[in-house]
Amino acid sequence: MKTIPEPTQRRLIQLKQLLSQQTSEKITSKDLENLTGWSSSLIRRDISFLNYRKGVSNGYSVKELQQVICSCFKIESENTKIENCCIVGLGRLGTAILEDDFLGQNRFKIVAGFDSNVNRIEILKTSFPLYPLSHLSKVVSKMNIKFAVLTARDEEIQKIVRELVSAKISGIVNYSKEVLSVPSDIIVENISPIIALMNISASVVNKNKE
Amino acid sequence: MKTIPEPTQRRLIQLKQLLSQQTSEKITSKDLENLTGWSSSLIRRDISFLNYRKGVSNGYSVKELQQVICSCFKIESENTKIENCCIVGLGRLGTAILEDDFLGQNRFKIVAGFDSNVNRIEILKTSFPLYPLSHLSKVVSKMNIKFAVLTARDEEIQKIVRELVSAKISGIVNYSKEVLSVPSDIIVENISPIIALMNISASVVNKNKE
DNA sequence: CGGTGTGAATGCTTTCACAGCC
DNA sequence: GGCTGTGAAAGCATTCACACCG
Repeated sequence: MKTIPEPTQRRLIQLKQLLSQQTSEKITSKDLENLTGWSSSLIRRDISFLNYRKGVSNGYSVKELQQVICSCFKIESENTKIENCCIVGLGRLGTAILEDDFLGQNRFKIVAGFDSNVNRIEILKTSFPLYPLSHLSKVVSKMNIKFAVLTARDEEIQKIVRELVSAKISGIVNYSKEVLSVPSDIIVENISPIIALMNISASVVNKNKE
Repeated sequence: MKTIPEPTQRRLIQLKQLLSQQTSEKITSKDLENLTGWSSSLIRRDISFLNYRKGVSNGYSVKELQQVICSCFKIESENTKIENCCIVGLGRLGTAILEDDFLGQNRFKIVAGFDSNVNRIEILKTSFPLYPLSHLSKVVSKMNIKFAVLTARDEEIQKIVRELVSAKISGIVNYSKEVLSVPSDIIVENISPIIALMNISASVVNKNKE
């Protein structure tokens, strides 16, 4: 099986999301161009990595294409095994994310929570167990947790990351603006709103230069 | 002034963040390679876009490099003008972001909040005015708000985006998993945790293929 | 026709490798 | 000697353009 370039991967996942918002049954690469701003030939090239090859002369079936993307990346289908996740930091942000039941019908399931504040882990009502931060690496190893969502305060981040690394985590979703130092086989997605704003603002500045 | 490639821009902003975490006075491209995983020559090339050119044979001054990056992209300095931002959606996520005083000493300042729930905007105590969602496009235009942080529920997103577009917003930070359709001059950063998890997971799958 | 799928060409980005500098 | 800055080469990603298909 051929390995898919990262930009393509990211677009396909967006595409999957976009398809789930669609009402029509069929869709063409030109339609998708209008919805995304990516060129239709780029979209066709991206889709060609999936070996779907049923689009000829009709456009794609919205439902099928969605499924093909999901199965290619093993995301969001009932027959794929659940992936254990944890959330680290149960302050306002952490609990907000929990309650906005942010993992809908995904294969990602939160199975543990951690916080340095022992009070919090006693008071909070959750459908999964909560532990003090000191148990982090032990519990992550034992429960076979693969992904961590980091919503702790900046001061705690680096210590937490060291623990996660030693527990052989596969990926980290980082809400903080701290830059994480991890070995190259651990994947980090930085989604700090400040960094996002800086990127947007920099793009605006950069565009008005030329 | 030369326009900077987007990948370079993103790395430089991360670098700036990373530099702020450093304690030493000087730093070499090789040090930065160890901290980031990016090759030292890539880092040198990135920095060369800044026309800094004071690093020869000594490595870079941590402080100076940080400043040069900031001024290049006009981020986070006192002498740059404040950029007006708003937050749309004041549920648990929206208010969590507010309280975690998430815009530290940046030039991004939240000057208005919006929610469809009129109760909420009456109860919440904030340092800036709150409005019902129906006032969105009017207030955004009038207050010259350039950036929006979108923390509303999925069902409301598309309507909100249409309003923001008509009010000529410059950029949107999107916490929802919905894909936004906007004209190409509006910049969107998607920071949905679900999408982030999918990207990580897909990368893991993709790597184990080969 | 109105669409896809894909070699070949183009355009970007990254790495190599080394001159130049302290 | 150690490190930067940068032409030139290599490696990727995107677009072009057209054969092919229903």
